Amino acid sequence: MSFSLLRNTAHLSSLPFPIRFISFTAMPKARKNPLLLNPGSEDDGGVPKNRVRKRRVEMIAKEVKTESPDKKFLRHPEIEDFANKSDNVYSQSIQPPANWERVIEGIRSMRLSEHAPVDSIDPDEGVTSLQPKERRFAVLVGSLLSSQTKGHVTHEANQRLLENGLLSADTMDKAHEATIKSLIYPVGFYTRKAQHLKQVAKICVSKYDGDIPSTVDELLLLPGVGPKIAHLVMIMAWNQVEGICVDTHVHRVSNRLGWVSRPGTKQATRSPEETRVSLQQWLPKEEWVSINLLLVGFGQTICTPLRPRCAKCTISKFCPSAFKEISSPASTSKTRRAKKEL
DNA sequence: ATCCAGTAGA
DNA sequence: TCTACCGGAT
Repeated sequence: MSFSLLRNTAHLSSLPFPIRFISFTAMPKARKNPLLLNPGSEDDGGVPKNRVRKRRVEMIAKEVKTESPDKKFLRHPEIEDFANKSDNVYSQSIQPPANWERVIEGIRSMRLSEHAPVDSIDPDEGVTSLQPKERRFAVLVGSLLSSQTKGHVTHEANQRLLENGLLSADTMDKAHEATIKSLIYPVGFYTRKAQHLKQVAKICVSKYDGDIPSTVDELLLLPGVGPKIAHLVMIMAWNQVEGICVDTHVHRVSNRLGWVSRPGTKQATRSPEETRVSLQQWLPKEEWVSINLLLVGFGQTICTPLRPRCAKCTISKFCPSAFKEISSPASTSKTRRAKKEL
């Protein structure tokens, strides 16, 4: 599941540069996610992280329960078009990397001249006819199916669910897991995803009246939904930009460009979550949505995980990692072990 | 034969 | 932190 976000470049040229202090006032209250920020930094008394996470999940669940139910559905695309851009100027706590605007423009031109697999995905195809509630559920399902799966495979799986009337929380909840499994085959990890879909549908029915959760925290409580999907769904289903959708491409490219680092260091971030937080500290919010498709396509075609095509890359002069990654990938613990056993 | 990709679970 | 998950790409 992805979306056409390459356009919308006009604002770039009008941005103040370098970014200066900008008031907090217009900024929507930043949503702290207790599941993801500083895990284990306090009061976990040596408890393993998964335990900490579970405890926090319970905490949030309690809060969610007590929240008034009608409040949840106030955020709706028709009401709250996410183009309230004037409010979106983000206050920078960290100096943006040098030349980031030129880098983005350079990547954008490369993206326009070379087709990337991600560009052939039209997420709305076939679901635009649905009612808002069903459309949102379809977006959630599509997002769950899409990870580790080619766009057209995801799309066909979604179509089969649609044809069989399973693209609603209610019907999905009643369907057999085996049915779901056979319909979504051959998307990646279909067995797991079938389990997750059924559990998700049940939760949507029992807790959200057949709709989907409308906050990142609540989305994260759904099985199979992690940070990447939660932020994607917030954007696609609710038109709300709560954070950057960071997948492996955004993670890798951001680090190669030197755009992100572990807090207070120059070391590369170690997880997409760390990358998301680091990137959000300086990247203007206007770019939060478009950066995903931009870097995913770039990562698929040029800044590839293995043997990046630095010679073809027009912004290599700005890239601290250009031509530095050599043929053989760093040996993993697995390969080391394999070699040992030989 | 190994890598890839987002999440869960240990 | 590390591995399993599934099948396609490299």
